[in-house]
Amino acid sequence: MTARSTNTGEGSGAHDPHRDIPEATVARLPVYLRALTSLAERSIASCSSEELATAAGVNSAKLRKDLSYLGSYGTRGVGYDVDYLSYQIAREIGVTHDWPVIIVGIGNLGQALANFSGFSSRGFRTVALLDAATQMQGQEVAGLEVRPFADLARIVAAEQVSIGVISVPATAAQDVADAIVAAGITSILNFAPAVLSVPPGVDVRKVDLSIELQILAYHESRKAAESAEAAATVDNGSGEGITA
Amino acid sequence: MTARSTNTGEGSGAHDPHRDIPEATVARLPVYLRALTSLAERSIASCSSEELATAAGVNSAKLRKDLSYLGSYGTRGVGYDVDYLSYQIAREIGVTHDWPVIIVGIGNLGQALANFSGFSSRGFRTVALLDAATQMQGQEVAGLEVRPFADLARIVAAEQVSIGVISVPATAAQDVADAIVAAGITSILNFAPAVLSVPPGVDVRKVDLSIELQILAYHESRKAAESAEAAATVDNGSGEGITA
DNA sequence: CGGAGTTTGTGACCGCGAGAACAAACTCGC
DNA sequence: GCGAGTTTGTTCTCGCGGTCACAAACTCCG
Repeated sequence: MTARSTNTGEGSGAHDPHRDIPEATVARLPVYLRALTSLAERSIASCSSEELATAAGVNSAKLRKDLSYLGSYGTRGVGYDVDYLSYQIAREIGVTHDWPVIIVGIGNLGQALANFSGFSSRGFRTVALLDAATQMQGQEVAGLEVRPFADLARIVAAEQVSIGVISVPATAAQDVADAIVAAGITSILNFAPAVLSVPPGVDVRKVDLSIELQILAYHESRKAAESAEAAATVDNGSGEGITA
Repeated sequence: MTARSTNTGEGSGAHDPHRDIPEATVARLPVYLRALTSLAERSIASCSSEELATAAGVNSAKLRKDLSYLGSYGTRGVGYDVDYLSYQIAREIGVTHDWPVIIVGIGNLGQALANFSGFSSRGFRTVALLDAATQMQGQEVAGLEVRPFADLARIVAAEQVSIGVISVPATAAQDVADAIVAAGITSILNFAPAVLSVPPGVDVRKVDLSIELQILAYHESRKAAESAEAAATVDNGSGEGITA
């Protein structure tokens, strides 16, 4: 908004320093970052867009276009410097510093999330586990003590938490969402199979395991129907004399 | 293919019996199904597209368009019959019968998935848990004994399993994928942060927890930058908005 | 120093999907 | 039976996103 023409200060070679990155591109940047990390671990210092694209499982043209939104961080005729590009992507995403995260709902899934190493290794630090059930409180999970839900506001304020993970049953999800938004959370990762309504300015991303399976089931059904139909078509020639 | 005009037998009013449903619609059908189930539990027998749309968290026009791909299952001036529509969607997705599922990798996440009630309640039946680690084998998780990886082919064949869940570390994911595809699995839900390459005809859906968090982090960064900018514009002279 | 080869960055095009608006069809009341 | 009101199903339009293709720019080698 509000076309500020005063972009003189920023010395980087970016287009207009981080403005207007398409949502689809944002969703792929972490994939690129992971692919780059994997290359770096194999001591590969530089790579072409083609190599990086196959490592990330996307089209090379798409990758180049995505990266061009961040700026011109490649060298024509050469490729991309792995470390430099990694840093630029990390900076754009905002994972150069750690993000404190709270997890609400320490059931099976919540415990698995708390123990999940992929969170902490990617710039996310779980600062608190909360659960309403008194028998969970005080127990230690993944090196953290489970706290009562009443501590929510204090923890969020003290640790400057802006990201919360909801892994409670669907019936409690909306109440939890309301509470953590009131406490100051502005981004929610929701594992509960429920539609959350939140005030504007709060982002919600939903991960729904059973929906993913149902989508797979749909495609499986079609595969089965298709192969059955193909079989019928083949049979049709040998068994039946007349085609409609 | 092969325009079979003999759709006389089927009494339903579907367009052309299940052909060409857009992928975006397929991804929303499970959401509608869940919303309908929720309505049914509250003994609501019929609903308008507007009501169902808000329950599912989508636009009502989009919902009507989505449902129109399945056929004309509503009544103009009245709305949709909850039970009837539920059945039609379930039939389209293919969850009128149960799907056997195997879970490979019984770590923290795998155990949480095995215990997840949302799977079994939505037409999915976990028939086997597999793990390569010998110390896991024989242990009981969610009422199922953890089996060695060598049993894979026999179980898949015996139970006619076509859907597999991968919850192993990233380094092992591709090997596991190759193995379960070889055993006959044609749909994979992958929780490992790795790009899987599978032969054509095999569907893969990926759920990546740390990517979801990184997407949230990106938006948080922008929010922070934006509010800092707004503060700078308003204050402009008073002082500092945020400490670096 | 110049040409050949290579790789990035971007412009053009196309198709899917979202949303608004409207016609078709059903119910209710008289 | 018929008009008014309501709700579905569909058409139209617009914008985002994916892909192709090519110009710009860099390196290497003679």
